[in-house]
Amino acid sequence: MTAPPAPPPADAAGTGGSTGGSAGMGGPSAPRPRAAVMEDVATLAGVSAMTVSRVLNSPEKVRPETRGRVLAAMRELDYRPNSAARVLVTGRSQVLGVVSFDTTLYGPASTLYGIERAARGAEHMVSIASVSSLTRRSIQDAVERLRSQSVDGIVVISPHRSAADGLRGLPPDFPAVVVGAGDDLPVPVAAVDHRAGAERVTRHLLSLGHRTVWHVAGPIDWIDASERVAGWRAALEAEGRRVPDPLPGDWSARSGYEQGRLLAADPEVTAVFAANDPMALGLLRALREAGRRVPEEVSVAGFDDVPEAPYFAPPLTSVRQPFGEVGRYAFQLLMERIAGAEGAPRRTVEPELVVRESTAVMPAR
Amino acid sequence: MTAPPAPPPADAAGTGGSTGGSAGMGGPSAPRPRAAVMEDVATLAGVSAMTVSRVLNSPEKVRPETRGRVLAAMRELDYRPNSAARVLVTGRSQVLGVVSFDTTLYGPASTLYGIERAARGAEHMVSIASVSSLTRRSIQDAVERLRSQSVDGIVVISPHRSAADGLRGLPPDFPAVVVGAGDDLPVPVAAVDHRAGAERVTRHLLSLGHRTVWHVAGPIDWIDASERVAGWRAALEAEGRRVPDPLPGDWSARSGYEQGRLLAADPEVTAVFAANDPMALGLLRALREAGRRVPEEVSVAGFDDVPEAPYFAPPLTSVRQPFGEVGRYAFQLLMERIAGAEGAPRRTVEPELVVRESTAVMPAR
DNA sequence: TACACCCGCGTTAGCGCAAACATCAGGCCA
DNA sequence: TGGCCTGATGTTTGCGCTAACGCGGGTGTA
Repeated sequence: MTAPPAPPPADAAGTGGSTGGSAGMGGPSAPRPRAAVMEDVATLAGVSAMTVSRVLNSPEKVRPETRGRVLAAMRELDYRPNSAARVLVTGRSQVLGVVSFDTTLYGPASTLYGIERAARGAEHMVSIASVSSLTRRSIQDAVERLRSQSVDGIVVISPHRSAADGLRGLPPDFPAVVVGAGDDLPVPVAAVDHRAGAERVTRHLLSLGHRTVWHVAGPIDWIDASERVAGWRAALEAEGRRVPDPLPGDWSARSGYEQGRLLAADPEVTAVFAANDPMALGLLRALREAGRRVPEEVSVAGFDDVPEAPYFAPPLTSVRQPFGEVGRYAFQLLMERIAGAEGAPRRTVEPELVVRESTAVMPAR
Repeated sequence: MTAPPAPPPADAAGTGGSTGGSAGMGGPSAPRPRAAVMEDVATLAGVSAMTVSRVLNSPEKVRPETRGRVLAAMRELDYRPNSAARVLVTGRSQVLGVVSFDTTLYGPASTLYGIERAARGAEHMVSIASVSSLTRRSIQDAVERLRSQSVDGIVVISPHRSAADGLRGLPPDFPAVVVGAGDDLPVPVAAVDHRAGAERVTRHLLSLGHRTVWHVAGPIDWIDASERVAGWRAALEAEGRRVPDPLPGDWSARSGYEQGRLLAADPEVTAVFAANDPMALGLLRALREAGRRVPEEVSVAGFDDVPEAPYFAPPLTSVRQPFGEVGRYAFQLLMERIAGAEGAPRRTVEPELVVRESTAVMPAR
């Protein structure tokens, strides 16, 4: 407001360039000596800015001695490249976006973790955009937010039908991959073979003598859920067994518990396959409360093999999903896509049946 | 300066500006009409680029009619602002970094989710940098990676002593907040009051008549773990009870199981407080295997209140942590810090004891 | 009518970096 | 000796955007 006491502000603000780090002419309150930029490093090292840039991007093109001087100058000034400027000129941000539903769930969280680890190894960062509802609209929003941050590509983890629709709005050459979605999409897919896993666990139960296997499914609009239903059904039909109606769940232990109360009341039920471990946990509790012993009277199996599964009561037979691998695959596919690869390959990994104590031979009548 | 050697290579490459979207003069292979930039929008709307910028950043300074034309032009060209250019000139990226240990664990994952939701509401994005080991070095690396991406600020979730050290390298004015760390740091902290939670659950067990309470702790170098130990100890000492040595765990169900086998062998043990729910689950299994009934013979309580806790066998008494709220607080603190707030406030939220069936009165001898 | 003022918009000047070209020295071969 | 390549470095330019200021015309006040 008042007249600035400084007589001639001079060109302290500098015409840019070579002012160097020495900002203070004894100014009364100029505490922060603004971060060093490439030009500062160049000046200190006695080279041009372009050489500094080369040291960063293609060191082999700079004579070792010069390179050494530049690196020393960088260290001295604590220089850190400005990524925004780099992105502006190269068009590449080295940042990937991940769209996911609830990153609190074990599956998505593990996949995200796998992606992040793979990305870290390749000098990329990961930005997240979670969606609170699985609608085409919210997925599109999330994709949009990531795009506006100029990510180089996007991984969509929500293994949900809406994910597909949400991606249709993307320009066809925008790099995107999906984790776990169906194959009706023009983008690469990294997925666990849910169908094979479900078949495997169902066959395991049948091999123990059970006449058929009941199924507590995930939400039908989740692709994982419907594929697990398909695998379970296929295994039953291959053996000519009765296929009970699958009971709908929502992945939560609570829904497993609620369906479990119904199943517990039916003496026909001797084997149940839950589409994930929390629902299996709910099932176990419902059966226990109803006085039906597991595995003596009823066998229960889950899917995911969460780290806690061995400590359930009883320890849970489950299907282990190699989430880390899926994340790695997703990352690889995305990088190939960014590098210009065409087509929509599908990379599948096999889950593994882990037999524990919650499944046993069919009780004699 | 020098005469450009090129005769006139035409202006196919464009002198920038007003070429508009119509890139093709019938070129043989020009499929993609490069994304629209501000100038294109300006031309189409018949205004200057600056006005377009204003429509984006301070719409109230543009006459509604003009604004309408500009918005229409944006829509027509599917214009999306280039964030890199904006960041370059403003110095603000609207991106926050989150450093976390294992985003697969329920606590960190939930906190991250809370932060992300809060950030989304404020038009910010979140980038993650997970660390695979909790050393000063790896934390510094993670912070460095985020900084090089020009995030506006950083939230460190690893509630670990090393997090503190990892932050000391930061320039003092770089916005950072910590979730859950001790108060010996010059940065704001958002935290659950672990000590109060542990006291509460311990008092609950004492009030049921137990002479004392055993404790399976988390890794001692985790701040959460040591605060829970402190709360448990304080509650026992306040009542003049014997304070058994805490048993070290590593948060995993397995470690809970292993300590549980030791505890189960000691008939003195009638009440155990585990520092998190997975360890409590392991405990439950160990006690069950040893034939000690819960809660009739031994009471067990956990911490976290994971969604599955009500379905354990038996349903677990636990301490619910309001992770979402912590995430929100962390975000708020960070935004205040970015806005220039000084000091290192500490915002604490109270956890809540949830009593279920795993705790009961001390058995009569 | 005169002057100050504000509103709405345009102009100019970079932000920090790398692509594309320019330059320059030295070595090689004829 | 000259021409030409090769390797190391410098110069110019512009990526897309916004801060800062400039400018014209309308409104308010005297």
